[in-house]
Amino acid sequence: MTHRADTGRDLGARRGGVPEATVGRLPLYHRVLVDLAEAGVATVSSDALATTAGVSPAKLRKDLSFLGSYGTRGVGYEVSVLIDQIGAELGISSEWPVVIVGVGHLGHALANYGGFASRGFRLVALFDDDDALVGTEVAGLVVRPFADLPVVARAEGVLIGVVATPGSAAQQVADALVEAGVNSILNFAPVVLAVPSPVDVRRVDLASELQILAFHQQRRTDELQRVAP
Amino acid sequence: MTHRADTGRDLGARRGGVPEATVGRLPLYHRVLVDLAEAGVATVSSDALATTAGVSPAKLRKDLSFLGSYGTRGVGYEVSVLIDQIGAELGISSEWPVVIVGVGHLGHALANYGGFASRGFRLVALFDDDDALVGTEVAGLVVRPFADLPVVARAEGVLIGVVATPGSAAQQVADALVEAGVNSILNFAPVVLAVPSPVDVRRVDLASELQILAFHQQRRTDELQRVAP
DNA sequence: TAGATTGTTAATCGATTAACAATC
DNA sequence: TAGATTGTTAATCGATTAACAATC
Repeated sequence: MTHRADTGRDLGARRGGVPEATVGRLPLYHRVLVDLAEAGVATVSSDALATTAGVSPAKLRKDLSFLGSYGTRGVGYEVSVLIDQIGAELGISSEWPVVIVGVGHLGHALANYGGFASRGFRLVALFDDDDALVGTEVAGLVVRPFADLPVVARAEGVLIGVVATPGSAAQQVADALVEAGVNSILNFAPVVLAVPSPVDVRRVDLASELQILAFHQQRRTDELQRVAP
Repeated sequence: MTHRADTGRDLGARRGGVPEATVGRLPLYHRVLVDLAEAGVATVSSDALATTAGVSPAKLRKDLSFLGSYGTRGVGYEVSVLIDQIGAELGISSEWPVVIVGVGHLGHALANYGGFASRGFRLVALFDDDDALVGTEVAGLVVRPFADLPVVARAEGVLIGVVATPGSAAQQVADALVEAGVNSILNFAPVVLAVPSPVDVRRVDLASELQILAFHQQRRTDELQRVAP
């Protein structure tokens, strides 16, 4: 799958070499570190940071080691340094233009999410085909008809799109996003999107999350019943 | 693997034996299968099902094998049988009472999510401390003051709660949920919750999802630049 | 029987963990 | 120096994949 070329591209291989599981946790570390910085904490040990983030200290140190050696033995990590390094790895310095399609309650909630700018994103447009919504202002942006998507996406160079429509509309929205050059899709609609090969979709589904929680809850309840019936 | 074993111990062990990665994908399979059933499909091969769900056929068959042998060699799986078996594994037959705390746009969107009943959940109460919201009806439920949580949670036996408040309120909401006997928390607030040891928290964070997408997008863009500059 | 597809095995790959030497 | 904590190693554990015998 991933090619580990031991030829020439060592830096690329090193960066590309950050494991997927680690990538998935970097935003979490970043968030916790920013909170610490805002609380006035300047230095933190792997133990303290790990506890706050809810991971083991060994895992945290391993994860951070893929970015380089930014700690001081016997002391810990400088919070601001870690924030910068993780931010750099995640590309927070750049500013990704993002569009949201679907301005129901969910789209509204996402648009009003405050953290876009500080995390490397710029919300450039909201689309919906409901006449009652088009033209209204949400989160400082005027809602546009969905038909405007291609022009806006091309003009702004949008590569990341969020689908917040009902499930029934999601696939055709995804098709249009792909057609408009969007390569990464965050899908909140409860359907599995079919997209061509280079396009990356992440799915966030309330029901799935609840079902996973319920599965574990069931296990724990069973466990208790068996131990103390 | 063997069928449902004979001793209570063994049943527990068998259930406990479904790997975490598989548990995470069962809701996805369930969703796809229900869609197939609604489209009138009666039988499906691992190849077809895997393609629709976006996983490899080998992985799908391995996942299903942890539940038992419910396919027919040379033929495939009966859609209805798989739906039942996965549903049973996920505990969809039972009906988990769920509460949502925070009835802003996000809470609104979650409350109006239609799939609760069909997936083994029953939304029993919505809480918010905004005077403009308390007493109003959302998704067929009257929004209650947050102070009512303990009584309602205990009365209904609520073990699963959803946090859809701003980050600033999330920790104290979580504390109250735990205090009220809630053991599983789905957290949409952009903070890392601290909870005592038996409590399970799943965090859904827009920024994290976008950052992971952006990381991969960056990689692919770099890749293209290197190949065709 | 011939073709198709499952269920399972064994190999590989990737992630986690514990432990500790390096070093502040 | 003594105590603390990182960065890294090696062992373990879990997940994925390819392949194919079993069998419909």
